[in-house]
Amino acid sequence: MTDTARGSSRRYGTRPTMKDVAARAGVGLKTVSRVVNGEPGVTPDTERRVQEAITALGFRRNDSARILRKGRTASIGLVLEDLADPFYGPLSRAVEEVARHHGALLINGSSAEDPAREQELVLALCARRVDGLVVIPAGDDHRYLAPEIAAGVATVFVDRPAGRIEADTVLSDSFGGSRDAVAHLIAHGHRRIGFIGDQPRIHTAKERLRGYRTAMAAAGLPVDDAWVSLGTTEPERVHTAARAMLDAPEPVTALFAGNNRVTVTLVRVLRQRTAPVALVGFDDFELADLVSPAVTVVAQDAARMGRTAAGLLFRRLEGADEPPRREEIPTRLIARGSGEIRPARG
Amino acid sequence: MTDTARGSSRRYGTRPTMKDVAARAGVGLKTVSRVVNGEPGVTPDTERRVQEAITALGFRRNDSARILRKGRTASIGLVLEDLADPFYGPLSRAVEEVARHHGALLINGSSAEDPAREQELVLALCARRVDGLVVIPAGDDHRYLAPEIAAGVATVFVDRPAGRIEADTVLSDSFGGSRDAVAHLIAHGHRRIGFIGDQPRIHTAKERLRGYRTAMAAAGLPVDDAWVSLGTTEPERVHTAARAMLDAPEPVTALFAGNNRVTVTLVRVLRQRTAPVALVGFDDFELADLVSPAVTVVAQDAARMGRTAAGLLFRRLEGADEPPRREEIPTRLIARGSGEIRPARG
DNA sequence: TAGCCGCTGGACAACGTTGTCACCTGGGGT
DNA sequence: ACCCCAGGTGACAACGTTGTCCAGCGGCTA
Repeated sequence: MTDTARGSSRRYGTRPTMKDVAARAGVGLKTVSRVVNGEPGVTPDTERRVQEAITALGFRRNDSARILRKGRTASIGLVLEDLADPFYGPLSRAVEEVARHHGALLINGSSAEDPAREQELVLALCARRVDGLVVIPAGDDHRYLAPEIAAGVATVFVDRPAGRIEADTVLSDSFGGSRDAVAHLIAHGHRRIGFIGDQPRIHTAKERLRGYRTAMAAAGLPVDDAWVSLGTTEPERVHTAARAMLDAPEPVTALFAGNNRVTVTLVRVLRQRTAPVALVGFDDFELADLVSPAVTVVAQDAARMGRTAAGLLFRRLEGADEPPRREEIPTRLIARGSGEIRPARG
Repeated sequence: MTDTARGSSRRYGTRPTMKDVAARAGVGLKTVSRVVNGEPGVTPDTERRVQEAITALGFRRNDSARILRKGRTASIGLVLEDLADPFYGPLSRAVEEVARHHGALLINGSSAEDPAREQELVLALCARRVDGLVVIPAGDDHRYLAPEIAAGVATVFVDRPAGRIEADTVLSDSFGGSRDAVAHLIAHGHRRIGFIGDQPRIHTAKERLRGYRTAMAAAGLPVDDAWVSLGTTEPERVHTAARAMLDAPEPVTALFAGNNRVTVTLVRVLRQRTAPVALVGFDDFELADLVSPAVTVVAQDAARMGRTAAGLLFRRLEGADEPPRREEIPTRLIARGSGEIRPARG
């Protein structure tokens, strides 16, 4: 009798199942299931025998089979733009933490700001039958998600609203934050203020631009077209845009950066110039207080956004049957100095 | 006849299966499977009928069932310390990118530097039957993983070695990097150099201390016990440790920081002091070049570590049957200025 | 002593998919 | 006219688990 022919031994790469455990413990299959799940109705003696068999065989319940049988996967998906971006680390971590409290695992993926990839990822997660999804949208049409949501996949959008679909959403107050930021610059005497932001198809970019325009209008200031530049956040582009504004015949005396990547690039640009230029950035970043001058920012609370989103998600999973909610997380202006620089001339 | 009684309609929360698609298209179950998987042997006409049924019902293959049947999950697990830490973002992203190229999803979790939580997470991932694991260990005993590895779960440890178990490992050259960093300080005239590092149970902390001691010894310099402080990376503790070294009768004239959180805290401490103190940090961080003086660091390539680890993992999954490998990723000293500060006196 | 109850344990089906195998149909060769 | 072959198609079992339901057994009461 060969080794592989014996019932109790397993080939390399195969794992013991409840059946094996049952055979070894000399009990029925269902009894093993009861022990594994801590269900009542098993004598202490039987339980001990089963436990021994489990340990001896190195049995571990196959969750795939369990999931198939039970219908719930106890996992949620998170689709964001880029895990390497410092804004998403804390957000992701916060979502994970809430998931952990609900006994769920987190599967995540980066869309790299590509709508096709976002959809591919989301659908792959749905095929895995995640119980819910937290999505930071890259695209602006999420109708492809409708059948999934109808089928019961709880879905929450974060940072940007869903496109052409109704769903729970958690945003930060891009408009208000931007308006405050620009008002701050105006209060310090600036009249010509530039705005360098993300691509206009991104919702937050549009909102921040709207905040900028609103603040300018409220102060009765005109906005020159040359003071607004939207596009990718690549340093190259930001650099070029900034130079155009700063080297114009009537240069801007202050800059408002639409997100933290832009802000950082602008810090690098400005430190190479002699004339002091004021700067306020949207979104805080780790060492904003250590560069000089320390950078004034509109801080978003990424962790809170993640927590809120995950909270909404699990409320849905627990059966909450309310219309889609939209939560807005307030921003906070942190004045550190770079926004207080006064314009060179009046 | 009620709506729910009709075969083709589904209750809210249930999803159509291949059986439903087959019934609607008037074909057999297996034919649907063939279409879904792009297997050959289906007439164009049949395929079209099936595709229509799929679209009409909003069918999406249930990967849980597929996984159960096929044995492979096309997902890998990543257990790290804290996703919110800037060191792990790029690492995680790199792992994800490689996984994506192999058609696998990434499930990840944070251990919060707690060995029990690490184990819990790893075993949960094994229960999900991930094909492989990338682990940044928090604990120092991984024998609990032996049955899993024997069962075929490819496992790679990153940043720190596995405890009491043989496995593929990707480390960065903590020892060499630290030795070079301290040599750099010595070359700039420092004789009393402090080292503030992470908790001594963490492998990299020990290695970096060893590098420090080796460099000091190589230069024939004594090391005072008061110049070495290992512990948590909380700002409080680092602050206290730094003050003790800087306010001693014979103060250190330079500091070597054991990781990026320590470095950042030390930058904050040092800028409050008048006497210039040299600083070199282990691990680069985003704005190291923007603070003044710009911070000299030993840079680790987190993305490369992630790529290497994932590469090893998938090589194993493709059947490579070699003894465990240990890859060491070199570090790079980036001199930016803070290491070139000369000691106040001789 | 018969009948009943409560408790433990097991047989069996089902979850949705894929692999195996056999069936059917039509066409071409003898 | 017969047979064979190939390609298209479907029936069925299996993956490992959990839910349902029933059987056996011991102790209790009438």
